[in-house]
Amino acid sequence: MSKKAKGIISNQIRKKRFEKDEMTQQELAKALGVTRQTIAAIEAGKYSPSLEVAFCLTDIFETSLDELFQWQADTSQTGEDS
Amino acid sequence: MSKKAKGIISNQIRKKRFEKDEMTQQELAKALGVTRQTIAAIEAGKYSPSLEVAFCLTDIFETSLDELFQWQADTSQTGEDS
DNA sequence: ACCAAGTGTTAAGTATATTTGACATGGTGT
DNA sequence: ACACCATGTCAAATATACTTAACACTTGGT
Repeated sequence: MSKKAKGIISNQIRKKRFEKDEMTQQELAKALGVTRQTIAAIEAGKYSPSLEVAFCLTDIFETSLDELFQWQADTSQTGEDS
Repeated sequence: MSKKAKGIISNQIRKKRFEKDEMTQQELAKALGVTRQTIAAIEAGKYSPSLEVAFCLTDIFETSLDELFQWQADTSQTGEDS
């Protein structure tokens, strides 16, 4: 119950992938040095990537971390505080 | 040999911590919801944080990911390519 | 000399990210 | 109908981030 829940991270990867030459998950995965499943999972929001992978993505899409990832800070203070 | 080595990530956490009211590792850790050892390890460059922790940091220091973390892309193509 | 606070560091455990291998689905071309 | 490609998804294994608990060192205060 009420895990850590700091916030929600979303990303523009799928979007960027289409903008960038209709790139396929497979191709992106190869360019990144990860597997296709990893891309799929990240796009699906199952988990968010490591900083390393995140940075590689900015390299490929020629963008910035702050443009590629969005952070929705958590406001629901369910648990205990200070 | 020649692991994955995409690049090197450095950060301004320690710097920001002093700028921000001489904040201690302990305090930062608490504000972040992680342990003191985690802060120490990240500052020492033993590993880089998850995107979640990274975003929390930008929240606390009122800065951006791109200002807090630096990415030195790897140029030494030791292994095989395409 | 002592104590407390801040930091470095290490070992063993849990949690999460990522891999490998597999199977299912929808689309497109033959 | 069949093959091919892109994607969704799942289970089991490995890698990395993070925790808990402990000990060492330095600095400042008494």
